[in-house]
Amino acid sequence: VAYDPDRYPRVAVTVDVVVLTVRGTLHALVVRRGEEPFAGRPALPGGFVRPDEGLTEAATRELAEETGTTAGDRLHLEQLGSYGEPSRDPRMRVVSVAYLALTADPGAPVAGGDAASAAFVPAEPLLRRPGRLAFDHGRILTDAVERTRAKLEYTGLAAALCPSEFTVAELRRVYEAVWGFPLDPRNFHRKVTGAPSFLVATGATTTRGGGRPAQLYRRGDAEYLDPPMPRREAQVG
Amino acid sequence: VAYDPDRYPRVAVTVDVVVLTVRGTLHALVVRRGEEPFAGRPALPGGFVRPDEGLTEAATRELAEETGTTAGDRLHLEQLGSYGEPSRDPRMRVVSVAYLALTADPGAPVAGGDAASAAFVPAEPLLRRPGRLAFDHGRILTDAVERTRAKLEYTGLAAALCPSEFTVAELRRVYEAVWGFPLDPRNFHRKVTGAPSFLVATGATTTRGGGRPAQLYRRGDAEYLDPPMPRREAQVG
DNA sequence: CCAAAAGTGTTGCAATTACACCCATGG
DNA sequence: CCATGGGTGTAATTGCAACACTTTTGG
Repeated sequence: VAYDPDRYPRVAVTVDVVVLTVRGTLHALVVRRGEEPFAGRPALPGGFVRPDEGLTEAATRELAEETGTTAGDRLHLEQLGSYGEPSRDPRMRVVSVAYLALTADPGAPVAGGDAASAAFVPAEPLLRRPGRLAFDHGRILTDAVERTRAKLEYTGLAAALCPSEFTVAELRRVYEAVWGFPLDPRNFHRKVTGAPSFLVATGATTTRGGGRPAQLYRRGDAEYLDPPMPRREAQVG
Repeated sequence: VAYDPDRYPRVAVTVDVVVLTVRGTLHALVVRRGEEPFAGRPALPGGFVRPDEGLTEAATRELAEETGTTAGDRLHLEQLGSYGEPSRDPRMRVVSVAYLALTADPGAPVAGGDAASAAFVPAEPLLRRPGRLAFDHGRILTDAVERTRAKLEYTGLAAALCPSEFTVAELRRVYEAVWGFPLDPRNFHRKVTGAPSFLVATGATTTRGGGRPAQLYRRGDAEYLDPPMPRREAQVG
């Protein structure tokens, strides 16, 4: 197997990033494409990998360039998978390495860079009609959401979708938004506060949200939630 | 973002395949490299993605070419992830899409193609010293084994490491080999036979292995094992 | 005081562990 | 008839769903 670069086909390698956040419901970041193919259609932010940067590095850069999201503040970034059907881009052979990013709701509209019109839009309609997104981005989004749903079960990832300090109820609303059904607040509370090093109390309390003041927590050291959060619709009582 | 192919760096895209099987203990398929860099060192089978084939297609082809493993017969193949550090291949920029393949022990030594010396070797020593493998293949192998260990918990994947008909004890030995500790045969039996559509009895029995004849099973339709197999060392009684 | 949200106690059900025990074969 | 492995029964335990109940605020 020779490595002479001229003997092998040029393949463009890109990264595409699925950025998810919770804004009442699950939202995904999309940009509007300016050029053909798929001009005017929503797409995932992404771009070419540069010669001297790693894949994760490229994803981080694209995120900053196109959306202003800075990697530092409570952003979770992981590789999702690669998509390389020969026909996925009509112009040339492109293999895309997809990343999944989870972040707390930035509140303000995204301060963009390259793509003027980056915005968080509700994920649900896009999941129903994956064909609305350019290329195979609908499938990538579907895979990203499924990965997120699965990982909430057994990891502390939900905290990445919350501000740095949060209440148990806020954390629960993240689970409810991602999974799409309500959880029992009392059992949820017992579960997450009972798991060792899963949450650490800051000592402070807050009454944002009304009612009795709630303890504020930060994410703990525990990488996994054991036993996992059961992903099952509760009875309505 | 322009797509002019000449404006973007050539990146070679390869697939590398981690083929795992159980031969008493967990074994991985390695080939011996014929040329620099890493000449003479063990490596994962793999090669370039061709212009008109998809990634999974390329993995299937490499598997057949280099190892004679034909995709048809009870082979599980899934994408593992992509590895693209700029320095991972000293000659040029190579992004590798890694695949995980699980197969029943073929028994006979691998009837190879390109790589003369493809062989299953025990995985344990390679996991202890990942640096023995060429490039970053040690890390890829580590990731593949971790993925396999995790997936046995909640899927029917273990059956891919068994012949098409197998006994409950044979299935258990797969779990024990992959996880590296013994399971209680009685509770294991109840669990896998109790899960609906996880296994289907063929009606036939076998006495290979001695003792009372054991029922033969085929893998059922159920994709997931629910509740999962607990991955915890049992008490020794 | 009342509504709303946080948080605790308790009970019954379901799954699991650990092990005693029985079954069917080959030598 | 005994060693070997296959397979079933069962009691103590654990974990959880469901929900009653108490606490603490704002209006």
